[in-house]
Amino acid sequence: MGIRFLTREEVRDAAIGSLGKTFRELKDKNFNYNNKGTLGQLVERSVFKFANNSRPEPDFADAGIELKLTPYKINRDGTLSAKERLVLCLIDYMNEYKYSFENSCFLHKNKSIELLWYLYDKSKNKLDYIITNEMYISLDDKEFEKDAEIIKSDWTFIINKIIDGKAHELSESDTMYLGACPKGKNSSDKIQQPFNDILAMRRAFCYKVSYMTMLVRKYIAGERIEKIVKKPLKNQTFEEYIVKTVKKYYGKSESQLMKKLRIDTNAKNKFSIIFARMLKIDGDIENTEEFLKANIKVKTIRVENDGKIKESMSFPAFKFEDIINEKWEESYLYDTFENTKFMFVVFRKNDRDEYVFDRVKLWNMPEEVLQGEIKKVWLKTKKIIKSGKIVKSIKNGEKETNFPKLTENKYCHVRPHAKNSRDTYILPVNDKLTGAKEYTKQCFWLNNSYIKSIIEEV
DNA sequence: GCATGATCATGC
DNA sequence: GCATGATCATGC
Repeated sequence: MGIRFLTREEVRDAAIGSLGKTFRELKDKNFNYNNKGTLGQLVERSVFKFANNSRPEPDFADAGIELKLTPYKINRDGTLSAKERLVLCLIDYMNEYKYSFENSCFLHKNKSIELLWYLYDKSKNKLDYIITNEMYISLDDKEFEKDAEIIKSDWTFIINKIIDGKAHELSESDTMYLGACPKGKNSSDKIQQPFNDILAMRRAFCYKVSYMTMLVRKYIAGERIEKIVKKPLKNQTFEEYIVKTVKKYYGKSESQLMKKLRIDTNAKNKFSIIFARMLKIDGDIENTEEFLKANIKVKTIRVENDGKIKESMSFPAFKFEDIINEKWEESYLYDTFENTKFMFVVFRKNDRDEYVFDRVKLWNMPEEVLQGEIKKVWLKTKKIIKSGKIVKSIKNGEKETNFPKLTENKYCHVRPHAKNSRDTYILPVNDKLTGAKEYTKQCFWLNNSYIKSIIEEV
């Protein structure tokens, strides 16, 4: 125990005093930092003179302020991103549901956060990282009023899942800004939940990495970014707000919409432009504040006369080497579905062969699908690459592979995704049948039939 | 008509 | 030149 700062001003003065300094410069001589402790502990001890704690009280109990330290990085293209999600506090499945949001443990500890940002740099010793920015995030402040509404609805969503006995089905992508992130040693580190005997993965409340990245871009890089929601949401969710706003365009054909919204383009992404314009956004819809903070990707889906969807949905091609070197929880595929929401913008073909705006739907992959069937497909793919048994047979010069096929799995499959068949990635193990050292780029695809079932859900 | 392999189009 | 989102082509 040391000095306890009493006021917001004193906390801020100490925080500002640390700006521009490295952790090495800040380190208290008497603090034995053995490189194992966290940088957060170093700052608590050396800048704020108190021992770290994991009590339910905020760090500065008198001022009601929680102290956090978090990294950001400079990307190859010069833009900035948060490096990590901000972990706030463990979710106490057995108790948190007993409270209202206003009285929740989450809010009690995290209503006001004094946030220190340091610049991460892979090439440096971590003691040489520099604290560059200070930020005060208070959900009571006008500045964070709209975020606070969304955070409240996120918290409510998580709590309702616990009350429904579905804590084991929580996923970080369930929510917009406030996530329930994995917080155990691994996915088998599980604990009790109140309304179901199935054990659930340990999870913590966090601000998602997309939310943190948006804070970096807005407050550190000073970017100007369009906002969709201009007035308080009141008791609507973000999705309800979107649906309410675009609903008046349901049933309109592509040409009607383009005329009404004064769009004149033949670009392939015209459906995406149409959707943005419905929400009164001029630029790229994925570059709006809300879509960035919640990491929402727009996918336009075209439904045929007979209700079927012609095409499955592709994702970036994977490197064969990456797959065999990654663990499931570290894989690109897991990360994509655990952390991305999708805004499906559905167009349906009518009798006159025109695509008519049908509906929008916000979706994220259910945790049990991700940890079940999707993981299976990924593991099978990994096994095939590792054993070099990629090509199954060659007929008329066309190769058939052993990769998981559309018909094999209800949710996803593996197929080529390349410029042409000569567009390849290196194989870590040569192909047994052909001796090939490289193979046509492939990716994971979501089955068209699965997409169909998603957009048919009410 | 569908599954699977193959490829196109756009933007950076 | 390549990554990414999207779509085509062929054989069963």
